[in-house]
Amino acid sequence: MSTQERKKRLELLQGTLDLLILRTLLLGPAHGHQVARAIEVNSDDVLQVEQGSLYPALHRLIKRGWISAEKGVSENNRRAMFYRLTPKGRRQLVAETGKWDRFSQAIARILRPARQESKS
Amino acid sequence: MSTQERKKRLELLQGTLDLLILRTLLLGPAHGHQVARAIEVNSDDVLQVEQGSLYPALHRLIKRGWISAEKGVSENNRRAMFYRLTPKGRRQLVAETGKWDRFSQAIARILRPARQESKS
DNA sequence: GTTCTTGTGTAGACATTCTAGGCGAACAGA
DNA sequence: TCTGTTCGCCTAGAATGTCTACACAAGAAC
Repeated sequence: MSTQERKKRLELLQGTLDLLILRTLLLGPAHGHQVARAIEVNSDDVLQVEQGSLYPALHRLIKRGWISAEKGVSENNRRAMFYRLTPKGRRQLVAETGKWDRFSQAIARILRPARQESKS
Repeated sequence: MSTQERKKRLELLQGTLDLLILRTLLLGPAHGHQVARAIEVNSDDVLQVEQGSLYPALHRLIKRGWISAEKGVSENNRRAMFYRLTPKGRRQLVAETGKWDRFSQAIARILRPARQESKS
């Protein structure tokens, strides 16, 4: 039963992944798998981070100087890249968070228009 | 001063435009310009709808059967296409709205993690 | 020494938005 | 009339970012 596990394209809205990664790394350095898992767990499994989205995103953030990478060893004794927020990344996180807030509030205004308050 | 009016790409997150259009048409039929203006005004000018995004989106929605189009005349006595929500579009609006709610709440949980409430 | 698991990574398809135009018709002013 | 402006619709191609579907290396399990 319930084989309607049909994968939906575009689980994530474009542009939000950067924000999610930056915010996750604010809690401390982590490797790729950890980042993906943290996002999934902290969103109560609503947000799924595919590997094919994750790594390109991480490389993108490195190129922009928002995070740095460093080789290390994981909890399971495997080689892993540890990613860390840079000062520039912190500033970017603040900017992106504000942008998200403004954006989502704007959508909310459309979805639930305020009354035309012609108060008295 | 302040010529930093630099246009930012991707003012809209991918996928949200369909939702905005459907919701706007819930208020009644409208032509393209009206839809775009309504979204801009109702979002307090946070959301800008470019023509190059608007019309492809409208055609997309028609193709999916979520809206219908009909020739008419605008307030200014110009030829215009009037778009109207179909029953299928209404159902889609409900679905998309729920999807948006779940999504934005998930993002919110990431941005502002809930306390680990080990409430005694 | 296979097999499973962990973790990183890429190529190509895909969907959507944006830039930057073009077009026809109604209107306004001379 | 004819010239320029506004209204409204439309499209081609670039840009961006996500997803699917792989490949691969190395430690763990047996």
